[in-house]
This record gives sequence, structure tokens and C-alpha cells, in this order.
Amino acid sequence: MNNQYTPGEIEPKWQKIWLDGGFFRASDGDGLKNFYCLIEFPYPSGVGLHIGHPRPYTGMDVLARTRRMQGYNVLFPIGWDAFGLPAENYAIKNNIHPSEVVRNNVTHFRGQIRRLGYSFDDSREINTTDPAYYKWTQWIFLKMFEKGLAYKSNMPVNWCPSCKCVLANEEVIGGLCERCDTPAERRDKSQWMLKITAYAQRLLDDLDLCDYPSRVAAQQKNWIGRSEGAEISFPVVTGGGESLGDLRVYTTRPDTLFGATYMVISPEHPLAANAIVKNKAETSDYRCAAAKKSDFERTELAKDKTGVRLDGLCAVNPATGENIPIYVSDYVLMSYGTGAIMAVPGHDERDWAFAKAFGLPVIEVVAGGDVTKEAFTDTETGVLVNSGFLNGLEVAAAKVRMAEWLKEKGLGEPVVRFKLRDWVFARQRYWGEPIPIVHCPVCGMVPLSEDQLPLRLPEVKNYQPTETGESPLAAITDWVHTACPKCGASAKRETDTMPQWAGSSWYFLRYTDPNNDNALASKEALERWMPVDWYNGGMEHTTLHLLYSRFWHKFLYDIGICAEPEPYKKRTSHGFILGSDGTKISKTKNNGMDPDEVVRGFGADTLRLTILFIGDFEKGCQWSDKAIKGCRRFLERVWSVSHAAAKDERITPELEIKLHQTIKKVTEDIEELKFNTAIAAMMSLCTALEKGCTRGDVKVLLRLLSPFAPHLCEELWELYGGKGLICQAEWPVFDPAKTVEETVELAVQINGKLRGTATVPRGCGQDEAIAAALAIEKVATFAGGRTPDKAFVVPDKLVNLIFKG
RNA sequence: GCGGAUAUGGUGGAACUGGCAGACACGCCGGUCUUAGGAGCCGGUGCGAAAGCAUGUGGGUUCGAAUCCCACUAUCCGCACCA
Repeated sequence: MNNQYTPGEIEPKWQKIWLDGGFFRASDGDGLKNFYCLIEFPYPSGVGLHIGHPRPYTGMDVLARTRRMQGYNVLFPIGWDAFGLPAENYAIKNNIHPSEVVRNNVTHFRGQIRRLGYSFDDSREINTTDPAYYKWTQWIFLKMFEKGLAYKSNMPVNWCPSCKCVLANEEVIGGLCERCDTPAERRDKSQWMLKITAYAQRLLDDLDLCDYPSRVAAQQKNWIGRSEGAEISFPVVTGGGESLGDLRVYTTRPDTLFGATYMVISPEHPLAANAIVKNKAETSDYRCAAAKKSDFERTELAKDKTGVRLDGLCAVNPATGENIPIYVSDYVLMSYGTGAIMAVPGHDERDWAFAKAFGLPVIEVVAGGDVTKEAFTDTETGVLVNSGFLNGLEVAAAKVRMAEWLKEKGLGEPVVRFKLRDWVFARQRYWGEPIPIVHCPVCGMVPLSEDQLPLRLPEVKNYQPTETGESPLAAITDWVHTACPKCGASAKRETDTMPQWAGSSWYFLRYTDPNNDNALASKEALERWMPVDWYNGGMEHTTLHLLYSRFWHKFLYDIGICAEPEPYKKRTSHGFILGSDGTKISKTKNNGMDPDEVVRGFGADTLRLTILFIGDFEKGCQWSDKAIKGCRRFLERVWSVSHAAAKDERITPELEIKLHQTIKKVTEDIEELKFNTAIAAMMSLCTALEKGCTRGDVKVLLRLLSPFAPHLCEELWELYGGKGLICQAEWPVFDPAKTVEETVELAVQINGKLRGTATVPRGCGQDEAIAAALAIEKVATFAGGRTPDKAFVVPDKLVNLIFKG
């Protein structure tokens, strides 16, 4: 008999059997209990799988395998998010076509993933760079164009000088390019935009329909950034009293209008370039200096307030009727609100700092603080003062009263604002979906018709990004020059491509029907599988992919493609995994692990177990080689105990309670992604089995363990289990009555201090428990015949006896 | 500054709804088998000689607090001149 556990042999064996048998293919049959379980599909980079991948994949694989054993028809797909800069940069460096780079990387990834024994549905693999796939990415874009949600606009965008490409706001982290940490510059460019802001309110409201962790929901809420306030008009006049129209401001504190002692406009505001301004040279210098600053510099230098007064102009505070000066300062952003503010230095920190720097008056209009020392920004406790008809009101009431007053006088109205900006949706690079729009000198922007999709990426010799900010596609004249689909005149194609986020914004829909050529997916398939039951992914995608894909899905819902307003029923997030030294994994530091190496050395099952055992799935954790050994040891023990088990199939009564307890624990822990404690429970069960057990006992453990260590369990199931494969076996069910012992140990305390334990029958009454506690020698000695003054009994848990004096 | 989280032995980490803190594992110590052990198996292992003391710090509530409340500190993540 083979008594050696040899993962190197049994793992490839089972991987082949699973694949050949198609055991993990989801069925599109009717009347089944369906479960759609999703991981974020990987970007197939050249270096292959790294430590970050196996953790979420293994976690979700455990869930998928468990669900199948519980009788569900499970969709657990994988695909490749393969457009994007790294493949293109690699292609440039090594002079290989990006599509070939992707093909090689995918082959590598697929092999690595297979060697880890994941139960992905191999028949539904998708690839965002496949024209049959991106046809539908382009189709969705055209639908958005049709509805006015995709538009071209000339506006300041984030430009990465290193990637030579624009970035979405979400891709700029602290002023730096997310990908290469180069400070992003601001450039004025005509760009394709998607009007995600049109969905801001719904993206916020519908968070209530989703089961998201609080940190995810909070982060999205924050990013959408809703605020309620008012827009107010301030008349602008020249020194001579001549009217120049109104200056509109947005404020969340209309109640403080009486305290507005000056105004500030952004350097980009049209009024800053007004011809009537007397100190034109000075203001113009300031505007140029601000324009030159990158966003990075503008935020880094944030705290020092600079600015220039517009001489020859002033505004009129509509509440007080007083003339107040207007300044230009870069602490006011053109991109939020109206690009102009009323400054209330008494009650806004930034205004206070500016007023101090420029010697401007500070007026207290909300009592409660000391505005000579700092701005008083509290809105809960203050009462209005120096504010005419608002005097004596609390802030909330003052806001209401002011809104009425503004409406009466026609000076302003309530407004809701969001921090969320529209999505910059074009990149000046080669390796992305071509935007299916033609620029016609006669008709303007003309969309391709549906039958002209997919618009394929042309072959090029040179993918180098250009210094001018034009896409490499612009150099392919054959491709660029085309006939207008509408009038036939000679026209030019759009040469920008879509960002990497395009393909991933709807991929989960394609899995439901991956080969459909007539629709992005059939209605039946979408209804069968959507919404995704459980989507696990990384926190880093909360404001990017998660928000973008919710937006696209809502749009598809609006045009009748999808039946549900939200794509994901439940979202969880695995913690970030750090290197063995507690820092971010990096190749140079050699603090990570190579999955292939661990598979070779210990086996895939050991790797799967280790990566889940190492800590709480949803919290961050540190990779450590130490844990591998213990997990491999455990599998060896399962191997030996299975061989050593008595041939009897009946369960041993002594173990029965432990078995039911473990089934309960493992089943419940998997639902909560508490894989680490589930594994601990199985280790403990294994220890119990080692003291003597039957094959029936072992079979319970094998089924519980099989989602975690599927190869080993298949092998042992084949040897001792019985019919079929363990991946198709039934998940064990526990009997709640059998999870509890007949007797329990009560903790016995005297005056709150633990003094011993007493064994009593489960469910015994108070008096019996107290009597048992008093019977303990130590307690009896202490009591010396006295009865306790008081006693607290927690049934089946604890007795606390109180003796006074 | 705002929002979200975390803090428990030598280490990774457990602990239901307030009820025996340290499950499970690593490491370490001892034993055993062995020509040998960086293998296996068995036993021990929070600190303290003990009374006792222990869940980042300081208070509080309670018969009883890792858990609840208040005030801090430290670390991590996200956002940040958003009016």
C-alpha cells in the first residue's frame, strides 16, 4: 500500500480528471439553485501569479466548492483583463506585439491557476482584448453616446508625463500617477468623458440595496461626496458703481451670509481675466503661476494662502449691502461648485487663514467660539448674531430662514453638489479598445453603426506614445482616414482608445453568456445569473472598478438590458497581504513567495491551506514561511489517519459530538469567510480522530476539508470514500442536538474570581448549579458553612458566588 | 483635518449576545525512537517562587469587561484648500 503522501503526483492527476470531466462547468438548465460567485479577473502580467492572487482565489474557491456540495449550480468564472499599459510597455521594450504578449502571459497564468486546483469554469473564460468581447464594450459606449452620457469636452485633465497619457481623477493618488508615481500635470485637452455624475445620487442611494462592508460603503459615499447648500448671486460693480452682472457662489453655509467680508474666485474663473481689472499684469502673473503648478504642487503647497486682489472691482454682499473686495486665489478650485466662494473668515478655517494673511475683517455671525483666535465651524451649538433677521436662530433654523429669504429676493436657491467628477474616458495609447466614433467635417461626431462593430485595433509598427499627446493610432493614416458612416464624406476616426476600466466595467455580465454574438448576453442568461451573489475583491478598487461597474450596470438597467439596479448582491474584501517583513511585497526585497515554488516544495493543497490559515481573510496579514510547515504537517496527519481508520463505516459514538460540532463550525465559518478558524477546527478534529476512528468518521473530515485541500481529499475519497468524486459529494449536515455534550463544566467564581470548575448536567437549574459549586473543596473551605449573600448563575456557563465581609 | 479600521504570549492569531483570555499553529523546552536528525511520536510552554498579575494607556459602568461608555496614544488604509 502506498503510505506516502505525494502531492507532486496526486495533484496533477486530479487536475486532469476535473478538467476532462468538466465538473466545474455551470449549467444553464432551468429550475436549479443558482449561485454566482465572482473574483476580480486578473490582469495577466508578465511576472505571473504573485502572492496577492492566491488568497482571494482560494477563499472564493472554497466557497464555490462548498456551494456545489450543498447542491447549488455554481458559476465561478475567470477571464483576463488584458488591455492596458504594462503589456504595451513590455511590447515596446521587447518589440513583440501586445496581443502576443497577452497570449503568452495568459497561457502562463492559466497554467499556474490550474496547478493551484481552482474550480473555475473553463468553458466561460473571457478576454477583454478579444474582438468578440470588445465589440460589446464598444457597443455599450455607443449606447452611452446615443444617450448623451459619452461626450467630448475641452477641459483640464490629469496628464502623466511618464505614461504620456491622461488619467482619471480616480487614478491620481495624492497628485501622483497611480501606476508610476510621477506627479500628474494639468493639461487642457479635448477628452472623451462619461457622465458618471448623472448617476451620483443613485450610486449613493442604492448603496442601501447592497450588502457591502462598512468600509467599502463609506469609501464610496466619501468619494461621491454629496453636500447640500445654496447658490447665491453677488452683484459685481466697478469702482464707479457700474454694474458688471452677478458672481455666483456655492456655499454649504448660507446662514453665514452676513459674515461674508470678501470673495475669492479661482484663477481659472472668467472674471479673473476681466478687462476692467486695473492690476491686470499682477493678476495675470498669478493666474499663469497657478496654471503651471501641477495638482501635486498645488496640494503640497496647500497650506500657505496666496492671492491677488482684483483692483477696480468689488462685489456687494446682498445681505448687508456692503461692498466687499474680490480676490483671486488658488485655494478655490474651478472644478467644484461655481469656482467662486463667499469668504466667511469667522466660520471657515481656510477663509480665516486667508483673512489673517491679507488683513481682512473677521466678523462673528455665529456665537459660541472666539473668532479672533480661530474660525468657529461648529454647526450644532451656535446661535446667529450680527445677522439681521437671522439673529437668535440656531444654525439649522437659520439655513432654512435664509433659503426662504434668498428665494423671496430672487438671489439664490438650494443646490446639491457632489465631489464626484465625470470620468475621463480616453487614453492616448495603442493597447485599448478603439473608440468607435468618426469625426466628419460635415456631420461632426458620428458613431459607427452596430453592424460595423467590432472596430478592430489596426496593426501598427510602432506603439510608442507620442510627445504631442496623440495616440499612436493617429500615425496609421490608412486606418484613420475613412468615410463618414452618415454622409460618406472623407472623415477621420477617433484615435484615442478606452481606459483599462472599460472592459472590466461589465465583464461579469459576459460570463453569463460568453459566446453570444447577438447581444452582450442573452436576456435569459442575465436573468438566470444576475445579480452576482457574492463578489470578493480588493479595497484598491472601491473607487475605481466598483464604482465604474455599478455606473455601467445602472446604465444598462436604464436601457433595459439588465433587470436589476445593482450588479452585486454582496461584496466582501480580502485584506492586503504583506511580505514576511511586514512591508509591501517586492521582488528586490525577496519577502514574498512564488506560488509555483511553494507548489513544487509542498503542494498546492498546502499552499491553499496556508494562505487561508495565516490570518483573518478580511484583514490584512503578513506572509510567513513558518505557517507552511504546520499546514503540510496537518495534511500528512489527515493522510495517515485516513489510512489508519478502522474499516467500519459506522461513526464512533465517542466522536459523534465532535464531528457535529466541527461540521457546524466549518459550515458557519465558511459563510463568514473565517477560513482560519475553520481550518483550526478541522485540525482539532483530526487530533481527535487520531485517537481511534472509523472510515465513516474520516469521511466527514474529508468532505469538510475538500474545498480547502481538494486534491488530497479526492485521493483519499477514491481510496476509502465511495461513490464518485468528493467534489460532487454531499456537504455534511449537522444535527444541532448532537453538537452539545450531556454534561457541562461550570466555571465557579467567588466574588468574581475563578476558583474552580464543577461538572453538572446540561440545562440544570440555578439551585443545582449553586449546590454543585459549593461542593467544590476550595469553595467549601472558603465558605466555611456560610451561604453566599448572592449568586449569579449563567446556565451551562458559570456560577459567581458573592460573599460579603 | 474628515472618514474607515486595528492594538491580545517569544511569533501568526482565537474568544458566541458582557461570563473559565490565549483555541489552532509556529517557535522553544523535555522525553522517546534512531548510526544520525532541521523527520516522526509523546509531554510541557502567558508572566510570577508565591499571593497574585495580565488583552496599547488612563478613567468609568457591572456580581463579572479583550468585549460596553468616556478621554487618550500608536499604527494602517482611503480622502483632503470640495467652500
